[in-house]
Amino acid sequence: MSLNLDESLHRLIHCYKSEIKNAITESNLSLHVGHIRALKCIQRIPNCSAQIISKKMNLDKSQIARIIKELQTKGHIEKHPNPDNHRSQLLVLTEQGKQAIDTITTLDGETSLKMTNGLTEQQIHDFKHYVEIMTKNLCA
Amino acid sequence: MSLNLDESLHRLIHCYKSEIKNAITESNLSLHVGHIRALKCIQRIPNCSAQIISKKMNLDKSQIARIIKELQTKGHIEKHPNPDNHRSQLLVLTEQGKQAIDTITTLDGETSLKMTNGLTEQQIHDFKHYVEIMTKNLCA
DNA sequence: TTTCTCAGTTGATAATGTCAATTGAGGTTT
DNA sequence: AAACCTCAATTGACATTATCAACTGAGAAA
Repeated sequence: MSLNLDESLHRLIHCYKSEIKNAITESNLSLHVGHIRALKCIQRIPNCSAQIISKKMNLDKSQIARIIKELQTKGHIEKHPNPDNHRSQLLVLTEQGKQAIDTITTLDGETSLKMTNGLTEQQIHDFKHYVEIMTKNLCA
Repeated sequence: MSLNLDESLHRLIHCYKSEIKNAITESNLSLHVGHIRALKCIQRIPNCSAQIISKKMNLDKSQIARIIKELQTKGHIEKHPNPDNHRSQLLVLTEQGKQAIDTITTLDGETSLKMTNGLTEQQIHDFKHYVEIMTKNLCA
């Protein structure tokens, strides 16, 4: 039986958040976990928009709107008009944003490495696969 | 590489929380995810105290104190003196609390079942094992 | 022109997480 | 006994994250 599976997950996420948060603050990047997640999304997805982030992160669009506004204020991203959709805005990283992402990627890599210590590539791969299956099962 | 592993986890937890939350509200139990986690802790651990929950859930003791107060106000638990430690309080489920836990266990089981659909017992077991390794790696 | 559409925005509020200071009953020291 | 110490629990203040509903407004459709 999958006893306490959920509780284990809660704890893992909690630890991961703390870890990332500490790493970020130590690098003098005044960003939250939410900002980080959004930035990574923007970096990863070409022609990214608020709506896309919202779907990718399973978060309410209002929260995304606020995160984006903050990232824009901080000078990490810019909003460009989308030629294909007048209502949508393309989110683009500024130079500063790219630098931030670089720092984040490094920190994130260290954290991931620390987190997955003792697991083989295959096990990590499987793990990720299981996570995806479970997510699909819930948010179909 | 463990790319986006963290993002997948965030999404999974988010979906899981929504699922449980919906299930709980539909059962007219006005409890939050935090309440649920604490109740399950109290049920699972004999002679449970606030401090123990705090450690098990990796949450700040202040948050636990508030959750416990709410559970007590709602009549789900009682605080009994701990004969072994005058400062600590044993948390005990009331009859009402036991009923709530029963309901929760059912809902939780359904959610877990839905979530792990398509995975074998072995895979679920492995998954949980990986989660534990990663948690230990981070919160050593 | 008027109406409609819909990505994004804003407001209000709830839930969760964090840090620091305080409480207070019982043990320890002098 | 009085002053001091310990430490689980509590409280206060605040930051972060999440949710829901109402609103905007520029262009498409009628």
